Amino acid sequence: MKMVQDQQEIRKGPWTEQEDFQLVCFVGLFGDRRWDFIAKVSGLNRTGKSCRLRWVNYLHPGLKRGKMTPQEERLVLELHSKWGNRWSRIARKLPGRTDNEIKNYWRTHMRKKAQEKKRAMSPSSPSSNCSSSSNITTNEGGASFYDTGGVEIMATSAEKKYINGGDQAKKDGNDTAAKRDQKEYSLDDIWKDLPEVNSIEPVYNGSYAEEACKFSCPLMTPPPPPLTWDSLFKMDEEHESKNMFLPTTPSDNQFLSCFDYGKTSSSLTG
DNA sequence: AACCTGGGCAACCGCACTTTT
DNA sequence: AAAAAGTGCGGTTGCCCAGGT
Repeated sequence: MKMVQDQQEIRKGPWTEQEDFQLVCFVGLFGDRRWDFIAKVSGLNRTGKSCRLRWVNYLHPGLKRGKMTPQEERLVLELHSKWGNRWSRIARKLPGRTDNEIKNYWRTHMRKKAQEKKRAMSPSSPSSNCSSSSNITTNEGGASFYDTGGVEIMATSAEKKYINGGDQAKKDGNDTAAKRDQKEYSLDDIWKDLPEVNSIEPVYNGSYAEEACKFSCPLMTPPPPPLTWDSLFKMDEEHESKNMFLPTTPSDNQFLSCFDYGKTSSSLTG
């Protein structure tokens, strides 16, 4: 019975402004570790995985938006040549970029390169095949189409690209993101619209519970009936006592950095 | 003006790994 | 030590939009 109910309630697909808002609220309260918990208590009918993904790829403060800079492009190429498709690892070296973003970038651009290359050697020039790449990528045998270009080839073409001023950027994600923001809502708006959030205390080390009780998310839909705030915080205390997730210093506190995001993001994106 | 095509991106899926019980 | 739950990662898919025909 319960399972059927749960199945019915799980939402998929694009996130709405309200869902984003709720998620931001609850990540602020509970940290960005316990996704299953957040998914349950937030009233979002999403899976923990979905919440995490949304947070990591879109809502996380400090995320850069817009096109990759030439430096970033070069770094991606270099790191990919070292590590192959270890996107999360590569992403760690590019502050503000997500693994998903880099993965998408690589896929898009490498596909383009592959097409260009195909065209260039269309008659039949086996001498210039991409055998040089076989010792570089990590996933031999399972390479997908965008891994087949060969890193050295990639590097040179990429460098050309930089020299040419980044032709790929003509209608890049910056525009798209900006348009989307206009069309739907701006992430900045979310952060700006969180006065309650901005005013509450950091959630670290046990002081959050009381404050959190005062906090109400304006757009928040009520949590599912069985979960009262009391029970919620009881549940949370259990975890808290084990130091499972809460940041221990203000600098670690995502929520504070979230607060900063509204200010910084505009400078990041221009 | 309508349709087609490709690019870009967000989100989902399945598997692997880690942590907790 | 083993099972269960939670989390992270890489691959893939589907949607939207812009540009071309």
